[in-house]
Amino acid sequence: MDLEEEFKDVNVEDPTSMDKVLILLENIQAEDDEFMEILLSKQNEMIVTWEQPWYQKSRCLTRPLKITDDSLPQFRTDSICKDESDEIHRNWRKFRKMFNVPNKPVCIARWRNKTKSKRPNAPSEYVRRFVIAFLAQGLERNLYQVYKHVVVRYGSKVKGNYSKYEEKVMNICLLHNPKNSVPYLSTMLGREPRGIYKRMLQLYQGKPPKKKLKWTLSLASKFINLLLEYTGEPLENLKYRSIEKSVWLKLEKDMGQLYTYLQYFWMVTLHSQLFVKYDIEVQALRRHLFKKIKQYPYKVWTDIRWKELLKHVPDGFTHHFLHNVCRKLARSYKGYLNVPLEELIQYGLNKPCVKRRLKTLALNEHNALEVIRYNQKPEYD
DNA sequence: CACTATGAACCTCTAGGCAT
DNA sequence: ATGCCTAGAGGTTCATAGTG
Repeated sequence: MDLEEEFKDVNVEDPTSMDKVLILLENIQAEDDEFMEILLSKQNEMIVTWEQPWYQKSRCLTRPLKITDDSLPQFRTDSICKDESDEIHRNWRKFRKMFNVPNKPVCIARWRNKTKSKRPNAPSEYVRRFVIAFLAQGLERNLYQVYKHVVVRYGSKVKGNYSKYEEKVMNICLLHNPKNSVPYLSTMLGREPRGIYKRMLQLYQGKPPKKKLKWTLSLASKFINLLLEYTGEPLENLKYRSIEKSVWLKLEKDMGQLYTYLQYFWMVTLHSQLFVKYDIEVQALRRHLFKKIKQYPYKVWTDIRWKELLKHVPDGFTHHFLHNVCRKLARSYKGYLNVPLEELIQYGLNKPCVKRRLKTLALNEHNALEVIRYNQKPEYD
């Protein structure tokens, strides 16, 4: 179904525009229902015949697993890496061949139990859980984690900026305001509900005007002084401290800039400039990080756990800074997210770079930021 | 009523992609 | 090719429904 074509001549204000949305939605739901019927017809064959770790025996698919006994074997808790995602996909192939079902994992991803019995052993819940348990085979993950991954991998394939047709459909929903519009839009557009929610809010409330910020010492001084005022903390206490959203909202107002952008500036740039008290050569730091990354079992870029790497650098850095400084270099390599990490690291280590120092800052007696040079160099192991 | 399940919404960190 | 901003992805919390 081509959304762009479907909605080309539709006018948002037209009273029938919502009908068009609902028809599309019904078509999708019919497809999902049909798929579910096929699964239900095979319920009798769906018996767990393989060894399951305790954390895959849970009866709850859509809630995080509560850990009641620490002595039991652990499951992984970091994000699902590429190898695991591939494993899930292999399991899906095995499943659809074994049970002879259409190759439509998206139907599993989209299925929500809105109207049927929520009893865990009600037929539709039973088969849904069985499919996910099947996909979880061989992984050190619980069913909730695998379910979430399936929802994202197969259910929301569309990424990137919203097209005007997508926005048109969102505006139609805003105008007619049907119940559960966000999840329905997510189904129709093949996007994450969280993204839709955010975008709808912006369409409704409007974005704060985007003005170009040129970060200067005086602007950063203004920012840091406001941050000190609103948190009521001395500067040293702000190191690695999580800052309440209410504070960010006040800053957004005073700085006239979206708070998420201010957060970005704080976490990626200013924090490290304020709290790292060494003479840092950026290129040396990057080389050190690449060598450390090599020692981890990461296979691709997205497997890297940046917080983990904080252990190997001087105090004061944020993992956002480390991620940013490494990505700057890595992204110029074609397909950097998916190529074998070894290859990417080799590229990173060999690529010549301009020598730059981390600009370090301190607050002077007039509460203004000034550049300060530290003499001590870090010792990388 | 308590318990356990649900979908929806909210918070935090990483990646996509436009502008330069 | 790089800087900048924001969309996407993962974790967590909220409000509510079915069951015994």
